[in-house]
Amino acid sequence: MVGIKDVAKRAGVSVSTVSNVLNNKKNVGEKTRELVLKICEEMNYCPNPAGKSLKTGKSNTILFNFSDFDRSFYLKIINGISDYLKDNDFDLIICTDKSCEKYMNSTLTCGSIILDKKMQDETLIRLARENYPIVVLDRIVKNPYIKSVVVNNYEPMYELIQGCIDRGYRRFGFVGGPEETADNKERFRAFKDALEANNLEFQQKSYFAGNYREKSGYTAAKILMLSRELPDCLVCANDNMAIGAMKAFRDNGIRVPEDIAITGFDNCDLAEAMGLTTVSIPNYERGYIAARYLIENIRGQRNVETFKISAKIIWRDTVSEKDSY
Amino acid sequence: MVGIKDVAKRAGVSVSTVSNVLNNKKNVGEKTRELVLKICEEMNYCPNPAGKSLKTGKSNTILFNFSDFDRSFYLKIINGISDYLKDNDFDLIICTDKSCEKYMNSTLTCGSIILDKKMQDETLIRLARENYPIVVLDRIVKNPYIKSVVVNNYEPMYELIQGCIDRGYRRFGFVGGPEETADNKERFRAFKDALEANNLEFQQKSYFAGNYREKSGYTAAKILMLSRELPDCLVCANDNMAIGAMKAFRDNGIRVPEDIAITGFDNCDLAEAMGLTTVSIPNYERGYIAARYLIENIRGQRNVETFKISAKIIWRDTVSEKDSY
DNA sequence: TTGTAAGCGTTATCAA
DNA sequence: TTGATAACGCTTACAA
Repeated sequence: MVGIKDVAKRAGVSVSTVSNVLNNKKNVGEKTRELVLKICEEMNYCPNPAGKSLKTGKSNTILFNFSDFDRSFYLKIINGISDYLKDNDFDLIICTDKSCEKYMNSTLTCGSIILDKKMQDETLIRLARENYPIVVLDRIVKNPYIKSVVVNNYEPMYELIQGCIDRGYRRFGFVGGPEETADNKERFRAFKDALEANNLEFQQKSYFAGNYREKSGYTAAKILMLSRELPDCLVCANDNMAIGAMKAFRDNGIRVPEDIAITGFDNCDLAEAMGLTTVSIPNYERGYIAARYLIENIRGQRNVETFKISAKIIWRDTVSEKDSY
Repeated sequence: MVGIKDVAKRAGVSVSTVSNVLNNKKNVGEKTRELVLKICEEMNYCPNPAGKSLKTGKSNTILFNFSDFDRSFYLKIINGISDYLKDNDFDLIICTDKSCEKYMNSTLTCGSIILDKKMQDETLIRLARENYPIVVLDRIVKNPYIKSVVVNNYEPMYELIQGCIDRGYRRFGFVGGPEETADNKERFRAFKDALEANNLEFQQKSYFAGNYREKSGYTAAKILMLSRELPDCLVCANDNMAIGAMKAFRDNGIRVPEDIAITGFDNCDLAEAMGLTTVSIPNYERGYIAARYLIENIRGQRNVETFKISAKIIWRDTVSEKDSY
């Protein structure tokens, strides 16, 4: 590995001159600058970020942390983050692990975007600081250095359920995600509120606890089929589980939506192909906006008010007019 | 940010003692060890990797580099990599950008896995070195420090085409991916060879250059529909483009497979839902194996022979018996 | 315009 | 069993 010393030696100048050239300081002669740049090019010199960040206490690298590989729309979020950062000359590193803490707690990165339920609020609050803002995508955290950018789950879920009721559905089942996640809580709350507002009863036995993965939706549907009577409409806290449920019903000769309607949440690629009624979340924009707020906070334009991204319902084939049968 | 000095001061010991404790050296008394550990815990001390890697010239962090956010199976590859590394006490950072070079060229990482056509062979050859092995997933590079783990495209593509011919298809079209990628070249070569072996002619006008994205498949199909006669069977170099083509045909009242058969490559989630005949690549395993070889090379067990992952054909509804119409 | 030297947070060497 | 100190690659006063 070639270091700044090697470049300096070959160019016949001091290391500080090389450093000055590379950092665009103006206290260096034109000829020297050109020479140094030429040598850097020749030797493929690439400054070691370890030395740099250690000395300056700064960096222009953002960390993104996630860990759920089953949620394919995460790539879209990353895409949005990546595009914004590229346009603003920040670098991105992604960490899928607890190990990200060491990058957050050092000067190697200057801010983080978090989408990982394994990352605890308490840890975030400890790590966020002046000059190290954090944006969280999967919960709301109140802290002077933490901004939350979250999906507005309540309104579209409420509206979705109201829409189902308007179409004639009365007996509802719910397949939930991990109970501790803010998204799942909010989606379930909207679901219950909508039923209540319509004087419809919801029994706890119609709640199935899943984990946002397809398999758990499949299992929930299997269990459901063992019970005496199927609900009219099975509301799932995300698309993966809704798709799992659809497959279970299909495998057992139960027709959707004739025998049971199904709704999801996310509008993943598969939802479109399978005709699933769901709620569409603009994920690319979600990443882009998160990155934008993070950079603004890094630049001192402090703003940690919670930002809500609006989602919209997409009616497809898995819900229809109940009366029509 | 709390550093080793702060811990040392609070514990009333020297920094070297703290370092010795944290690195499990045995030259430290039991009582001191416990005290230091307790203080580290209390202060949430987390060693700065910059300082560490600068001093030791080592690290146990692997870098993964990719950049195509449209290929959702990349998450599965990452999942495989992540799982293997976790089991072997290595950390993972992911980079989507040219900036990864600075992490590869420093001591912050100790090896890389590459899946990014923007990364040039020449760069890889420069960066790979003794103690810095690289595994490439999207091409074959011959170098003492670079191992290629690639999908065996040729055999399944050849077999797929032969299968289509056996089912009665004769006039083929091909939608290719980026021309410079090894995958695309190999898939097209197998396609042509299979036709030739059956004395079937392939005209260059039936080749459509895409970019592995859905939209380019859609466009290719639109162009195709302008021509006098449609092929029997449209072979696409990946699923995304095949799905794009299916949508274009569907939007224009052309039936699949009655009017035209379609094949893809990848077996992405959507392929199953849409009934696309395709070639399934075990992506989780691909990542897992890549990580395994990388770690083995890092541990000195040098092995840079190209590893081929076998893929298998999945016949679904988009191809059927041509005779049956 | 250029060079010297200190220091960022670590670990390794060596002396106590 | 401990601690003082040099060194890793870099930037930044400050001196020349």
